[in-house]
Amino acid sequence: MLDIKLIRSEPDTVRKALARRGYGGAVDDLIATDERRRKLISSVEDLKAQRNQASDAIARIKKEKGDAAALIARMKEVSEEIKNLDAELADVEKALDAKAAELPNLPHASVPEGRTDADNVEIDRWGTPRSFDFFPQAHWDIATALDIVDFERGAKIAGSGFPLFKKAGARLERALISFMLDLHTTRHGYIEMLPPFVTRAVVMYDSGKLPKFSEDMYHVELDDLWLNPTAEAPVTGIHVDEILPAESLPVKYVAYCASFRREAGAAGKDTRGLTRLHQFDKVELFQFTEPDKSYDALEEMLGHARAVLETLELPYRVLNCCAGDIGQAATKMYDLEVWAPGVDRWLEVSSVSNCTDYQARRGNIRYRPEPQAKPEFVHTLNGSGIALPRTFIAILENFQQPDGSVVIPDALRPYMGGMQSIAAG
RNA sequence: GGAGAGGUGGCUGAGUGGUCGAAAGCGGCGGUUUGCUAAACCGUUGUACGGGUCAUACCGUACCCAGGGUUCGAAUCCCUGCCUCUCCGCCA
Repeated sequence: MLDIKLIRSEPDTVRKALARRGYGGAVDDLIATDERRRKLISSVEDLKAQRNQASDAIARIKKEKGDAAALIARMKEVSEEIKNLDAELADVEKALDAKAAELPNLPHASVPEGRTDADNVEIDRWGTPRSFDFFPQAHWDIATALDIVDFERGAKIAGSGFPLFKKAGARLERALISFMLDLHTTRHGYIEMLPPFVTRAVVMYDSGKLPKFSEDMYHVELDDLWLNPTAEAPVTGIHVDEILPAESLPVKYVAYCASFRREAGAAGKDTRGLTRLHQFDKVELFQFTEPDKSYDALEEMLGHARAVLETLELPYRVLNCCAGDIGQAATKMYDLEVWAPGVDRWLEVSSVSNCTDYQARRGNIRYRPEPQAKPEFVHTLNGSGIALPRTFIAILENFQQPDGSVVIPDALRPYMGGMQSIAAG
């Protein structure tokens, strides 16, 4: 949520920034609605002041056993009018909220121009993609041959997009989760969280997932709960409506959570293998920071996500995402893409975003800069640290051997019971 | 799933239709006293929105879980929802 006061006082700045994301036109409409809202507030509050005065008068008259019938009759009409104006005001505010909720955050000056992910700018590369003296296989072939992922039976259980991990595959998935959590808690100073896998609608709204992405999430109608599309949603909710002690900032959480996505807009895309799933595992980084520290925290968090790939010895690149591609709540976003030689593609395994006060305003998450000072909104940041299935893919494809086996990266071996490679049989 | 209790300011806790934004206590802040600390005493102490101001001041409105309703007037009465707690049942 953007600050309506900012939109009102600096419409040109906001318009220009939003135009970079294709929302520039909405500003004037919003300002006009806000204008109407304030006029209505003014008139309805005048009437309420009248009513309050009259109420006192009536009480006094009755106390002195006087006759207040005439005044009561008059106030009946005033109350009727207040009711009508209140209803009108509620409509206008609803419209204003709906319009404001649609608006994304304002892109930072360092965000490149562009409309789609094709316009994202590569800013760094790490590692050298391995050269193969045999034809590298795609992960679905490797995994099927090793019998560590069963796509058909997963589909039998829950449909396509829900793979069944087996044996060393299941263990590898579990090992990756533990490895990442340990890395971030012991080396990067995060506190571990394991949130509910479902989140209430209000919290989804606070985190910016609703109303915009309702089609992309699974909804449990009977209980009005949403399956998390990312741990970002429940973790944002942890401190909703709280005032955090200034000395506690930055608050840094790392959370494992299964992530569920309907991928409604991606039908037919990446249908093979593990690249695009309806359910996947993810370890998520999250920070609540003071406003003036959030961009430093963004760089730091990017480093934390990179450390996962570097420790696993997986080549990757870093993209500075363009204005059209950054998340709804973000002002700036980096993507990490791991190299997958089997499918011959870069695969996105992490997005690291600074959401500044956008989520904090919706969720009313604040801190007190000084002991007696007014509470201010914190800044929130989130970053995948990192998404699992594509890391799983990268391990299979980068460490595959001519005999079909897969060497396990050193860092994971302790989590695999010392296993050095996954071989068939 | 069954039965019951309850949600009031930073906290504890009064308040069942008319100066109630809300008693009292605790905590916080300012002060008096004090060699210092403590104690005591006095004062003060919520948030949001709108108006107003260079900015304060100030004025108005709303907020006693949320949303509706009754009424001239609701923390207080009615309905719905959410949440918490206790007991029983079931269950990993």
